[in-house]
Amino acid sequence: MLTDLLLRQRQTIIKDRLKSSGRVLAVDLAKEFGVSEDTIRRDLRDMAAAGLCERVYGGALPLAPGGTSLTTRVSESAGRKLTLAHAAVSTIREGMTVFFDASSTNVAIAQALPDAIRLTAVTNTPVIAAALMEKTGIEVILIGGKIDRQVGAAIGSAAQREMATLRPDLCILGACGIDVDAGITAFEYEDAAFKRLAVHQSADVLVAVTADKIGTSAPHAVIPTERCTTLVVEAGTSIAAFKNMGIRIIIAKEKT
Amino acid sequence: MLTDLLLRQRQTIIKDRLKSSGRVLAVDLAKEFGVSEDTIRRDLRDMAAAGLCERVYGGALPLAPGGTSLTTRVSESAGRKLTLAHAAVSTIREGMTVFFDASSTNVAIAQALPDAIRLTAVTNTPVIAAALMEKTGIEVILIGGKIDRQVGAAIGSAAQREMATLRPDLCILGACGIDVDAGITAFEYEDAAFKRLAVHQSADVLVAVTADKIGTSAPHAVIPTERCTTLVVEAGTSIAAFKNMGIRIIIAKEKT
DNA sequence: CGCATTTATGCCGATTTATGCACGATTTGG
DNA sequence: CCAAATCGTGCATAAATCGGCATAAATGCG
Repeated sequence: MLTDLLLRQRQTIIKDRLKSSGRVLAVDLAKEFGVSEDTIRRDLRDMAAAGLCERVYGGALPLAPGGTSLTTRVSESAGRKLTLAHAAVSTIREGMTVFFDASSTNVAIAQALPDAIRLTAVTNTPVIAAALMEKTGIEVILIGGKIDRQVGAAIGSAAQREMATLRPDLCILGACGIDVDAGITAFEYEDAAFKRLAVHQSADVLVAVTADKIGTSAPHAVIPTERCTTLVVEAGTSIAAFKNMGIRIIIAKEKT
Repeated sequence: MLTDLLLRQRQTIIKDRLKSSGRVLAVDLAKEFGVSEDTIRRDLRDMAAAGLCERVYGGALPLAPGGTSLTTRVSESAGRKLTLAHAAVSTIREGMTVFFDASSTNVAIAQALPDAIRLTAVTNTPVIAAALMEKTGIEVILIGGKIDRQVGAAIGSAAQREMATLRPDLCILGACGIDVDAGITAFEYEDAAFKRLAVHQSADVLVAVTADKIGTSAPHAVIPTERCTTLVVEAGTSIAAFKNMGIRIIIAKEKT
């Protein structure tokens, strides 16, 4: 497909403008290029879809370089993650050993655990460890190593060495994307490698994802979807593609 | 009507303001951004719902991540710890490898580090690791192991094995008590053992304590006071007893 | 070349969003 | 216990967004 020259020029200039000014307004851009605001909005929509900027009311903002940090992601769509978290928690039984992978949804799950539940929790993510320490009945095992700032967890060789000595009953896996064909995917190579190991060591695998992850895929494959034991999704999500795969699917319903 | 600041930018600025000032007032923000107080209140309400701050009458306060027993201690006499923290930070130079021991004062020190400082940080404390991850220039090494809920950090044999492989330039040690005779002491046996190892591995040792710790002692000895390289205390503390021991003493003065 | 198809764009109407204002309820400080 | 400050809610408005449709130019193909 050939892209129109003017369009490409516009988007390139918008990209520069975003970097230098830190923000762009649809009105200004429309005036500057002599096109309608609708056109600009379409540009911004495309660029946002391509991961080049973040749309906001009135214009767009540059995307935090290299994706957003874990603590930032935690606060995004917190309500929906809480819904998922409660559903996921209901599948956890006393006495289990559970591995918590690095993921903003998993932070919510850790926080949503009942205070007195007795279990052994393993994690490579400081933020999750801090949340788990709150609960009086949980024995927390921390996996150390060099921390990857993107992922927000220890995922290098040292961490893998420690992970290899553990055999959790359940791996609560974070996913950057989940797709019938591509399976579960991650943004970073090393992260994918660690996740693969965590899954390999665990008896069961649970994945909880918000609707926007479904049907998308990130660059690095983790595991095929069938390897999941349980899939937790929001109510109203189209999950027809995942039926009849032998996966237990839990639909989390928002509660008032 | 002229589209002024975009909502998102406002909230981002408010977030920064919360981190640096420790609190924000709705009236001030309204004036500063040129919007009504209602709008600010709505912003704060959203941010509180997203877990980014805690609403209080007249404005909002920053929310400590989690709220563990350790973070509870963090919020106690937060102002004085911040004073100590700034003084302690001034002794840290670029390129160093620094170990952060488990301690509420050390959480404050980690948070007070300049955003772009380039150094390698080692810690066995998830809460501190989470704080360090926010700083762009820091390489964070996490020490894993079974977490002691009292202490809020990994201090067992596995953690000690990892600690033994590191040789930090500086150990920022937390103290439950400091006394001329008893030296530095801790409440827990295992904690004292780990602290001893951390000190042994490090070239220099820095201790920052609030006034209430001085002259008191806890059950388990860590190190004699002379082993400290630097001691950071609040202004107005009686530190006569520690003079002439060859220790560098820094008196932290409150700043406006 | 002629014609179907795609693509970029503009325009219109319906909907959503951000914001301000008014009013009654609630909290705070003395 | 009162006055002042602050809060929450409902309503109004203007701006921004989205989706569909039309147009015109560019493109592809026989």
